[in-house]
Amino acid sequence: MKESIENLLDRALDQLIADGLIETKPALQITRTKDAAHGDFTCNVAMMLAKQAGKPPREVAQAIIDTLVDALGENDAIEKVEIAGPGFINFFLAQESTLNIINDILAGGDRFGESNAANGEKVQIEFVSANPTGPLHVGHGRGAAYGATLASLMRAVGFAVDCEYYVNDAGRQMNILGTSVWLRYLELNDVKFDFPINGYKGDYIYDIANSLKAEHGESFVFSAEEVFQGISADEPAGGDKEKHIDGLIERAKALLGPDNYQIIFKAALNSILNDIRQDLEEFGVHYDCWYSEQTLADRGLIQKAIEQLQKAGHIEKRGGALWFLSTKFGDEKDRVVIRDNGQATYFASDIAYHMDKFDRGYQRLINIWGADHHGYVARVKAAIGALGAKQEQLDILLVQFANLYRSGERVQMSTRSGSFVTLRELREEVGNDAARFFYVMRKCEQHMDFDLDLAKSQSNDNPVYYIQYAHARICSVINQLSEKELKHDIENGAKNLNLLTEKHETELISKLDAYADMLHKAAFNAEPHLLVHYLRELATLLHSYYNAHQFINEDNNLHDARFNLIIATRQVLKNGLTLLGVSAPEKM
RNA sequence: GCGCCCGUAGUUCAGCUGGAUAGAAUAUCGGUCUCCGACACCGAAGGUCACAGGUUCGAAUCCUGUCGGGCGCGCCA
Repeated sequence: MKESIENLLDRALDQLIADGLIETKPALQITRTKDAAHGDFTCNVAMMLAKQAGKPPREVAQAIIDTLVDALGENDAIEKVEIAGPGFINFFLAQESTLNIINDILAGGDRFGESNAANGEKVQIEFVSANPTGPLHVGHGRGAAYGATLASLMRAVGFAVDCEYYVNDAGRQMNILGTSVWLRYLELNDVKFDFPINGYKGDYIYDIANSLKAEHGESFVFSAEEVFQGISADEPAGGDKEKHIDGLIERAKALLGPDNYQIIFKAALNSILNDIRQDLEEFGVHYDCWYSEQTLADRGLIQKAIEQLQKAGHIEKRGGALWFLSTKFGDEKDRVVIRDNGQATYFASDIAYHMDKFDRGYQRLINIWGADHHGYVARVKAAIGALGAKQEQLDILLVQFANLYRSGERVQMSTRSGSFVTLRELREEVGNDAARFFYVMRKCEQHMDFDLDLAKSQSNDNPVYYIQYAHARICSVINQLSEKELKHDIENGAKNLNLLTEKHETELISKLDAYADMLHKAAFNAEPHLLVHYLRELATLLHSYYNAHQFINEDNNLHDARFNLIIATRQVLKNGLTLLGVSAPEKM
């Protein structure tokens, strides 16, 4: 519909140019009206042209409409066109043309709303990618819900989306994890010492240590003297906690030997990674690929990436280190990729990782990061620019942290003290549906307050229940049919849609008609919250309609038409909830 | 100090590629169940769009500055 209005106006503007009234055409903006009194669609082009035409906007609008008269006569879908306000051109659609959406929805079923607007363009979305050093917490949850929902939305408009989790299974943090597990294992074997201040202290570390003990007995036991002799003091003893833990890592490797160290390291990694996978799977977040950072080094890709940058002249040696000249690509300072001790930096891995994404055939990348990583945006974009890609091929979306509130009080969290709320705890407390819904309720760059009491309340305050109830309510009405031994004839309903003339009905139909446009916008702008708001509005219209009119009606034609309408509404509610990863229950 | 994000009703948030009277939920107040699920509906009230300039037919929206909040500025990951 929007397209045909656009065509009409485009032809009208051509005519105005031919008449010499204007010289150039601005980009047409045709939008749905907010107020039904303004018709169905509106265009502001007359106001945009007022200046170059040298006439008041309303006169320009009149000139446009005058050239449209013939075309409008032939167009059955548009009932009338009006000039309103400062110079808006408002289009009022004929009832019949919007009624058809009901048939479209019933025919489309679960796939209604989908399109191929993106023509199957291949996209990779990388999200969560939390270090496998502990369970996911509620901060990761927002990225998970947002990424998974964005993937669904983009698939719905025709992108070929792959979801990926980058596993940081290399580097110092992982060694600290492995060493922490080993130390806890020693404790379980009655070795006495002070646990390092910088080690991982969560209960899950004990769990891993316990299974290690069960499987390997005392094979990894050493005395406290062997472990701590010559290690620089920890912070409470007046030393440097970083040096202390690094010393312990080296000691672990030396005492255990590479094979046994790997056994412990892998046990820790696999245990936590499996936990993360299971957690996300239960949350309805699915990945196509779990990409290991370690394999980048193993396959020589870090080397390859740096060589490629070197060949292109973007690497410089300063002191003993290799620097990537990222300032040439918009970064605020150059960055080290190989330290003077020969070790590659984390950033070097990141460069290789993104190079490999392009090598795997993705032309468009989306990274979803926590907002605390915004300082890395410029350098990663610089890197892909230096590798010969366009910076626009990578979108980095930043998700703000969510603050939890319980009983009106902010839930204090800190990783250091280990007092963070895990995603699993959140899911158990409020349920997957509410968690998925609440996380995407707000724009991602907006700080959000997550009200736990509201999320788990089964009341009218809770928007999840409000929408789900609209769906269940329609199911319930349909059940009434068989209980009352009544029927619904879809064919007859389709023939009698023109009986749906109540205000509640036209508003509902108009909202259904807006679904596909909304989906398109939500997907292309990466704004799942638009779908949340849409579903709430749709549910409101349904509830109002329900309270104002009886669907089961003595007039069979009206009865059938109304059932076509509410079944279509149920379908759209279900499709939308499904995209959000929220269930559409038939009873609650 | 520099950089990024944010500031809209008592509260939580939409609206931001400039458009009509700034919307919704919640809280508050008042109504609606002999009727398909009241987990709902109807109504009232609630605003210096942080502040000050600027751009123009028109600014919550764009620009500049100020104030306030969050985050980031390692040869860490």
